[in-house]
Amino acid sequence: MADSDSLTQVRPRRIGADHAPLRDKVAEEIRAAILSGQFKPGERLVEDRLAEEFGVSRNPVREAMRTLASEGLIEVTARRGAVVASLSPQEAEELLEVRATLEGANARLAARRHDPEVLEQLKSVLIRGNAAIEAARLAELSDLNIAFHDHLARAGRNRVLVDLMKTLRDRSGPLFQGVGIEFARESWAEHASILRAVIAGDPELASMLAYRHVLNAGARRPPAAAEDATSPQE
Amino acid sequence: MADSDSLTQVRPRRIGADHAPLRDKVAEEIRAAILSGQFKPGERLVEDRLAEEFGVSRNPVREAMRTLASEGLIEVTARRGAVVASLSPQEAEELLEVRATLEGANARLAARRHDPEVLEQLKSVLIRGNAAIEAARLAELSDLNIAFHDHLARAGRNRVLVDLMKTLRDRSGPLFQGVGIEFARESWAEHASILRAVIAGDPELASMLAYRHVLNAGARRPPAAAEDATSPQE
DNA sequence: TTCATGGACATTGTATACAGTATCCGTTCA
DNA sequence: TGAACGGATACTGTATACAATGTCCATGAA
Repeated sequence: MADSDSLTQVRPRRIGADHAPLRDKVAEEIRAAILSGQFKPGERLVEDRLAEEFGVSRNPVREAMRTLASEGLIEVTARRGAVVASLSPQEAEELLEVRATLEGANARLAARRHDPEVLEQLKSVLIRGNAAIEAARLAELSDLNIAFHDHLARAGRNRVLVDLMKTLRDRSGPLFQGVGIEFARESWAEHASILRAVIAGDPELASMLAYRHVLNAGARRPPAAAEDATSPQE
Repeated sequence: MADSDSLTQVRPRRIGADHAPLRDKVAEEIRAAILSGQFKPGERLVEDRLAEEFGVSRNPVREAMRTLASEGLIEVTARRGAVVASLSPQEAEELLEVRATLEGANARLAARRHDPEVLEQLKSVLIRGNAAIEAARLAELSDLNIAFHDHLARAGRNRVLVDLMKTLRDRSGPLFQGVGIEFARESWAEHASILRAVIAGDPELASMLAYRHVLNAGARRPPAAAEDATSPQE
């Protein structure tokens, strides 16, 4: 594919460097499809179909699946293929506990490091979030929520922690989905508290607040509805 | 390979089911080789060579590498291949912090759950460990150390946490390598304290002790010696 | 009717082949 | 001497082919 005009367009043969291997793009696409809910929990992931859909051979697809399996986004059974992982209530609770712990640890670190620049950015995000709530712009708030957590993660300056939190967040499923404005308000207020504790340089308080923030957010969501899609999907 | 007597030995064609896919065996072997130090940090992992060594084609090897990359045991650069991951001092410290946090969280859970059966097992391991120390049987103590952490992990009853701790422990490199008896004694004494706190049902104390136990163990080791094997290996 | 049998079909597992890109090294020219 | 060029070589990326296994359904006997 994409060799349509390889004769007319000469172009100095731009040496590789920029195109990522197909396996990575494929992994990215499948991941996005799972996170967006386009691929539903329990749904089978058939290599041939995915390969055709993405216009590649099965090899990059298979490699992408190993990555996704390690991330916990899909479940692979030998010789029987892969399905989109579905969270049991048990596992959802376990995940939440771990995520809360890690977010807490990160907030603790952030409070200790106390990087003024990052704190300014966090303040800015917080203010914009307040405005978004007043105007009931929930979509924007969702972006700002991600921004807040990203900045806070950076403030902790622990890359291992950041990567782990990201993976676990993905596994936890869609974060903000049809939650009401009152939820958004509460959740955002918690952000403010966390930031205050970080700015005040109180690691234990910041940690505790971040921990509870995650648990609260989890509790406010419907109980994950571990709806196995054992019945046909299309 | 292994087709030596495929004509004499008839055998009812034992239906698959028991042999795991080659990719999994290969992943296991490479992982073991890395953890045992047989493959050293910075060493290149060439697909062809590994394939030949294991007597398989490159495909299973490549898939195994995706898994190992997700686990952080190898580092893959597009179009330039994979090398055994080498910990920078920075990353080693980050890992230690996260591991300590998770072990702490697990100890907290264990103290809350308070499962008498598991606690009995832990006590038993502890006692055997004491005996091993008295007799200066360090090899046995190493096994007992693993057993202690495994039982404790089980006591927390959080599978997500357990898996994560295992992965991070692997990434941290060889645990007990040429540490002296005095280290073993200190470390084992810390186990006793942790277990006491768990049995006493004191989650916060147990958490704190487990957290410090990991940091201490890390501090007592040589600073990870991030020796890149940029020079030829064989 | 119900359960076992068997074979067609769908899908995963593995090997092989080839294409594309990096790397190394000798050559040439300034 | 040293730096640019160019080609051989080693390796990764991707596609295709085939083997092995699981799944499903039709068939037939109890």
